[in-house]
Amino acid sequence: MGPDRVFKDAIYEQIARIGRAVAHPRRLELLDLLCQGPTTVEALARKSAMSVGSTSQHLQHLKDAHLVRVEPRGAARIYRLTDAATCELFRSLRGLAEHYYADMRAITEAFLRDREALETLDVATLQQRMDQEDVILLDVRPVEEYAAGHWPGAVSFPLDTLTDRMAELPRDRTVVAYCRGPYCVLAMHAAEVLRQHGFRAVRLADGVPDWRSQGLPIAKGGDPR
Amino acid sequence: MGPDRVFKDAIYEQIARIGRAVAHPRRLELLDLLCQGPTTVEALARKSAMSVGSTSQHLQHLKDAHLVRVEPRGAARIYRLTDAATCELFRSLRGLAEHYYADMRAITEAFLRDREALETLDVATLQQRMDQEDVILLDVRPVEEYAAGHWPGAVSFPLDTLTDRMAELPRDRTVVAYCRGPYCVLAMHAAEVLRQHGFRAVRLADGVPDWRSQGLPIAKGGDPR
DNA sequence: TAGTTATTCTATAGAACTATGGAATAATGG
DNA sequence: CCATTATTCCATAGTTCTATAGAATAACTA
Repeated sequence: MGPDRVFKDAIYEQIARIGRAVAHPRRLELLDLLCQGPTTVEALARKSAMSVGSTSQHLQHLKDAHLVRVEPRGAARIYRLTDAATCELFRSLRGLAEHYYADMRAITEAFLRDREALETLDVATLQQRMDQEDVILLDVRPVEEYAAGHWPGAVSFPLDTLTDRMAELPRDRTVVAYCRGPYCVLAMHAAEVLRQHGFRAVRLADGVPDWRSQGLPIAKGGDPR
Repeated sequence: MGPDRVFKDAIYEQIARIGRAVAHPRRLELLDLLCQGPTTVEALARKSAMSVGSTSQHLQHLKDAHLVRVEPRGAARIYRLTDAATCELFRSLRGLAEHYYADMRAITEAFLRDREALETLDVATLQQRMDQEDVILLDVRPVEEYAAGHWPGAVSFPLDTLTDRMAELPRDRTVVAYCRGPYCVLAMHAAEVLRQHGFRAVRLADGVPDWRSQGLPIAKGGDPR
């Protein structure tokens, strides 16, 4: 094998490191979750319904490929994406899948149809209606994800507190719920439950990583209320 | 397993189809070659030093992932990238590898150092010097890649004809050679050989896909001479 | 210091992927 | 219609990857 081939093999092997890292659905799910902000192995395992061991192992793969980095915080370790490029990689792969595979649309539409929650808002319409004050925007992700970054003006309203706190919500305005992004089920379920209780509720398909990618402003920190 | 998980698994599985397609160095090499233009299995096998069977099999993977499409031309089949997004995917992964892995740079520099061909031109400098007419630009890829798209004004000068046609080249101008892109060895070897014969020769790191991605004009068809 | 918690490491079995060579297929040319 | 050319299909053996459960580690806490 000549030096040319050794060189080419070495180069393509480097590129393939990234490919292998994103070749497994569970690791893609972890990247998706990490786009929402830094977090622990335990939280990732819980949110992705994986065992802690398996989650840790997948995170090692991602770390070996330099897609995530880790730093200790007390006894725990905080995992985070290496930089914005990692989140863009995930978004770009997701976009390509939407572009190439009709299945992506079909799967989502079937899921939404089952929950009578097909109505989905886009960001432009939302901004317009936010200005008119006839909507209230709920961030239905867990609080720590809200704290790591949220739509300015959105109220933290985690899905698992929705039933208890429903009395807080106005019945004369449209309730818009968002979560992690177009394939996250939290906002879909929130809209479904709210509709069943007589609210005007829709979900917003995009999430913080999408807005960040578009250069829109993102608020950080706790719920101001 | 609830319907949420079924849904999530289905979505991430779709995205992972792309990941798996780009998880193997040989398939990345095929994508790189296909960025130069449509071609046959046999040509891809030759250029990548793979067996035809193995090449065909990898192309099936890429086709299953919708990254390439195929159409018959006589007895042969012409493979091509599905669309520009596929080439951008490859370029984006290559860019991330450059971004994340110092090895990429180290590997390339070591290879170039061995051939005393470290000097590399960028596109801006090239355009400037092209205007001043003190350079001649050679496209050292195989003719069919030149025909599929080349820098306007570049002369088709395939590497394997270089020694025979060297007399055609001017000794009072700088000879700039380009090929498929930053990790293609053709231009490196061309510059090396030309220097050994006393020419002022440098390589241009970028290639047609890079210029196309930047929106620069690309000429098509045969060599006008 | 001992116990607790969070995480990684290790071993293993099973699944998925890859390379190879030869047979099968399909279109073309004489 | 046969031979040729180009490619895919198939079976196989070898390799790599994944999930799992339990042991090991390392940092806090009482």
